[in-house]
Amino acid sequence: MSPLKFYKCLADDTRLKSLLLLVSVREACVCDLMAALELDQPKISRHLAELRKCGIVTDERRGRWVYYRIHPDMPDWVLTVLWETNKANADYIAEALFRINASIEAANCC
Amino acid sequence: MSPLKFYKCLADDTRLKSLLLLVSVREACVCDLMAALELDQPKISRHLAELRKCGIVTDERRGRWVYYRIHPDMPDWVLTVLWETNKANADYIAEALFRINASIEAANCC
DNA sequence: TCAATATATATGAAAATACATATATATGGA
DNA sequence: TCCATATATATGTATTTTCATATATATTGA
Repeated sequence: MSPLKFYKCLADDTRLKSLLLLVSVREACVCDLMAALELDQPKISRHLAELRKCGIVTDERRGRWVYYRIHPDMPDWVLTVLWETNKANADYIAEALFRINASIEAANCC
Repeated sequence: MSPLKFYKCLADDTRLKSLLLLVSVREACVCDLMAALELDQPKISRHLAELRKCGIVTDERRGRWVYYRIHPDMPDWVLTVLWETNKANADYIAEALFRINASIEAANCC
């Protein structure tokens, strides 16, 4: 994972929040992220596709839902960066985290 | 320092390398960075100006040279991110680091 | 079982927006 | 004045967004 490629992935609000949410909740489907970030479906899907292409996340289809999580073999420095960012900027994803937990618990969609 | 703003600063080759070099060598003037990255002066200057506007670096004029360094009151998470990135990706700035050390030692310009 | 339909996600293409570069010019200090 | 650095403008290039549509799975009812 080249550092430049990695940071380009983080340099967008939707992608950064999605990644930090995945760090927090382990896995989420597209509809959870839509609910959390209050964005339309193609936008979420596009940004996740980019993260997938870069290898930062993996996807797994289960029925009609596709679940995303941080790719299991990211190097340590990447995990450290994500974790430190999350820890020090809890407010940045606070509301989104609240909403994604609601969405996951509700299990309306997934 | 908002995480999004920070990562937008890192999402460019010139800026990322400049920051990692500053982490490594403590301070450098524009001409050192020009030598290290083999780029023209306005390009270096413009990217440093952006980093300065974001608050990640400070500049200090000494005579006709302007020296840049990581801003002394960056929060810990920012320093950790830069440091971890540097540690894990030494190859990314290896040649540039070699050249900047030569430039600093030579003190041709500064 | 087999359409018909609904739901979740992905993608193509066009338009909008943001970013980076190049060149020229300006500034500030020795 | 010269040198190191900064900035303005124009232009090119990437990236993001939007809308429409495609695909894959699920469900319902004949």
